[in-house]
Amino acid sequence: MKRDEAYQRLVSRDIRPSLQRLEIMKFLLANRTHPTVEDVYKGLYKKIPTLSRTTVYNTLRMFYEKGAAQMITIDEHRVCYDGDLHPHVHFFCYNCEKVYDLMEEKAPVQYRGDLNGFLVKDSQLYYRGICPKCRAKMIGSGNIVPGGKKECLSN
Amino acid sequence: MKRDEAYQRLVSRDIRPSLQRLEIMKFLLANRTHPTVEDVYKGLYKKIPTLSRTTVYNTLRMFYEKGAAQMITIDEHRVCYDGDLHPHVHFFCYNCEKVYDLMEEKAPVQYRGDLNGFLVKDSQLYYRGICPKCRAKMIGSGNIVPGGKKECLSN
DNA sequence: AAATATTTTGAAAAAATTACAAGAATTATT
DNA sequence: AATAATTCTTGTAATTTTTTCAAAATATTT
Repeated sequence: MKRDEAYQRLVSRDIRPSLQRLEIMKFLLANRTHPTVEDVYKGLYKKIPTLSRTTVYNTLRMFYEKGAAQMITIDEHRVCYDGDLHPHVHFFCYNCEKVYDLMEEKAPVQYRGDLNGFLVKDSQLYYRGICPKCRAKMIGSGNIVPGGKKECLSN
Repeated sequence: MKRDEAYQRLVSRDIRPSLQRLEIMKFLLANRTHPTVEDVYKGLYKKIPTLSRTTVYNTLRMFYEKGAAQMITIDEHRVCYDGDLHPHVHFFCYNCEKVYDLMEEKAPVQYRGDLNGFLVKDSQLYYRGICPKCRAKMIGSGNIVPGGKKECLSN
């Protein structure tokens, strides 16, 4: 059953499966949209009204530290997380500020271990630009440029 | 001569070479240590006492947008910039929070252009972990873990 | 030199993240 | 089962980074 996937993900990494941690992991596994702390918080506080933002911060970061989630720093404004542990390329759209998976692209093998004295814990390959949806909406509107928050079109 | 490198970098990208922009670019070319906005500001305001932090923010971002610098979002706390335009791998040390170049590693070709409908403007490959210096200092101290700000050893 | 456009500045605000101490829950010990 | 010890969660306050914005300064064009 589905709940066990989250449970397994936690206990296999020596993370005690508290209610909050389980729900946060379940959210991560159910929402493959690279949610931010805020996304997770908003998505969960109807179900767990006592949930604290601090818990979400601490828990997501801890998931990353224990290898239970990927941490994505492609967006200069906020960190987001990914429950998908397979190495894959991420794409950040300047316009809608969403993070996409580029599954077709081959990610470099997730490197781990010693590399010329550097102890590598994880790796990430990022592409940045404009996503197909925004490109379509943008035709003729000019300004295809990073950081164009002002001209940001709704998705 | 040296000053012309900065000048050329700007004008070749249609960036008007104002005093501030030239100095910021010169700083970037002289300091290959992936400086943050704060680093650039502190490094320059002795020389240009009227310099504003806002100018540094705007200018560095604009350098990136115009392709005159690389923007590095490997550190979840702050953006840093790189005057080196050649594709290369960056390494972030959790402990000293410095960004290193891994020149030995082959970076994926800096992808640009259309990719399945995604318009790619730039790409970055990041490794995260513990740098050689910190590893050496850390022997026996345990806790080799991301985000360990508290145990951060000086470099 | 006057008019126009572009840059820079600085103060204030916004947004994301962290620190921390107290309370709640869980686990271990007696 | 009761108590003690540990771990986890919460919420407020503080910190840090980044952005906004309008005025002042500088440069460019007429």
